Amino acid sequence: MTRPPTSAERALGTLRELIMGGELAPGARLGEVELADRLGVSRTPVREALSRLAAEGLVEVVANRGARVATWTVAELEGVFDLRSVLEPQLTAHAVPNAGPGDVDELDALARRMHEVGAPGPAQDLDALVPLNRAFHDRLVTLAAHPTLAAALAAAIHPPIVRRNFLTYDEESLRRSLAHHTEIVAAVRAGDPAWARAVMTSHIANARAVMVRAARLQATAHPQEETA
Amino acid sequence: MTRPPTSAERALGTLRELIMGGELAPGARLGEVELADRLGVSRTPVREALSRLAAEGLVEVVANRGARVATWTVAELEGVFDLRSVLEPQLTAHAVPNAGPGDVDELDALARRMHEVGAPGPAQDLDALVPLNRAFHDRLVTLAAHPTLAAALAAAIHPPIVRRNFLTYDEESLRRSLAHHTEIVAAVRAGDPAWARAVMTSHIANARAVMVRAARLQATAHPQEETA
DNA sequence: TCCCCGGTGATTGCATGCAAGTTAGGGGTC
DNA sequence: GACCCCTAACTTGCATGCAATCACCGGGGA
Repeated sequence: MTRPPTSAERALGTLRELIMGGELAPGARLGEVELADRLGVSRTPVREALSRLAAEGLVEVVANRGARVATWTVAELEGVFDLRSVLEPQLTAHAVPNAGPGDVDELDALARRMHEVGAPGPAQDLDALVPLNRAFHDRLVTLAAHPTLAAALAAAIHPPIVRRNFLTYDEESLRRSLAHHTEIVAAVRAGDPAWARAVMTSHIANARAVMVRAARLQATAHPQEETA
Repeated sequence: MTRPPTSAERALGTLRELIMGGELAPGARLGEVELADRLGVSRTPVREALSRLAAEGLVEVVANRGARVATWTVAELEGVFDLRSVLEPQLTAHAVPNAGPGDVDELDALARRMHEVGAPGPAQDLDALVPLNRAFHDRLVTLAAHPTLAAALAAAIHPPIVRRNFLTYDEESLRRSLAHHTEIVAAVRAGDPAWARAVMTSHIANARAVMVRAARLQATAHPQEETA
């Protein structure tokens, strides 16, 4: 019997989705009464949700001045990728010995589908890549069976960065990214943790280059954007 | 002008210290009214503090059944050291190029004082090692100037593990640990990030072995301890 | 004797009310 | 005309009250 979620939990989840989904832009003000009305609850569970989101780093609270959706600088973005570049290769290496034939097949299927929808041409569908990519990485994290590392990684990715991502990939970087997935499958199939770790390191480095470039462009295009 | 801390912040800090300091043992029940009375505030800031501590992993809340101080298994303890063993060497490597001569001298002084109070004999004072060790590691983290990695590390160490630690070191491991500090200073002075990273990796591995052994002993000695 | 069930006390979850702090705007002064 | 101060509306922070849920415990039945 599943436990009915409390109002605070629903508020937490809803706010997380609103922020991660981009409906609440970075810097947007988060008034307690406004959110309470919007979610149909009182201010108490909203306060609790905001407090926890602040602990997660998704929102920033400035005592007596309310909460805003967290903003991030290019330096912070690079910091997040530094963290991913140590955690995710390690998790991948942990995953290798735990992957059975069925797991390898599933990863392989995901990688192939990503090639299908990601290949340039009329069938290209970049939006479909996002859930596939997430499924691929989540599968590896699950296989690693390492809750502590997984939690640290989840906390790192929280800053809503990976959200609208594949749109910013240039063609060469995208091709590289897809090839990385395929190569990771090969490394896992070969049972070689060091190989898998190395490919994942490259994978993150590639993503880092793409995201940092995009963030720099956006920073110069819209300096000091303040979404009220 | 320093901002006077809010009641919720004080509750958060006090509870953190009580838990990290061991005055609230793992598994201890945390009643809202009891804590509110103890801290001289109402239940609202206590709830907020508990919620944030839960997000940090220091306490566990079971819907409608209140909060308890988080407990950890040996496997989770090992997981935390896995995380430290990727994060802290990386941070140390980052710190090396940022360390000026003054920083090296301070690290050196800390390492020397740890040798003084840690050497076996009548002058040995293991309790004095804890703050010195903390100061040493904190100095390196600060020098790394990498908030994201530092935050991830802080979140990892939270489980109150490092608390009463040096008492569990056997003589050989303690000697190794002190030697590591000295060698890290040498590596930083030499400006060699790879060296510093390698020593820190050994340092964490040594600590991991000590803590895991101690935890295993304690687990067999007091299985299922429930401090009410 | 053991198991199941209903009552009771305590605890959590949430809503609301009040006070302190903050921000915005207008009037006064230089 | 520019600057400063002061007032007012709004927002946050906290306390308190009430309903829902849960753990504990004694009694009845198998």
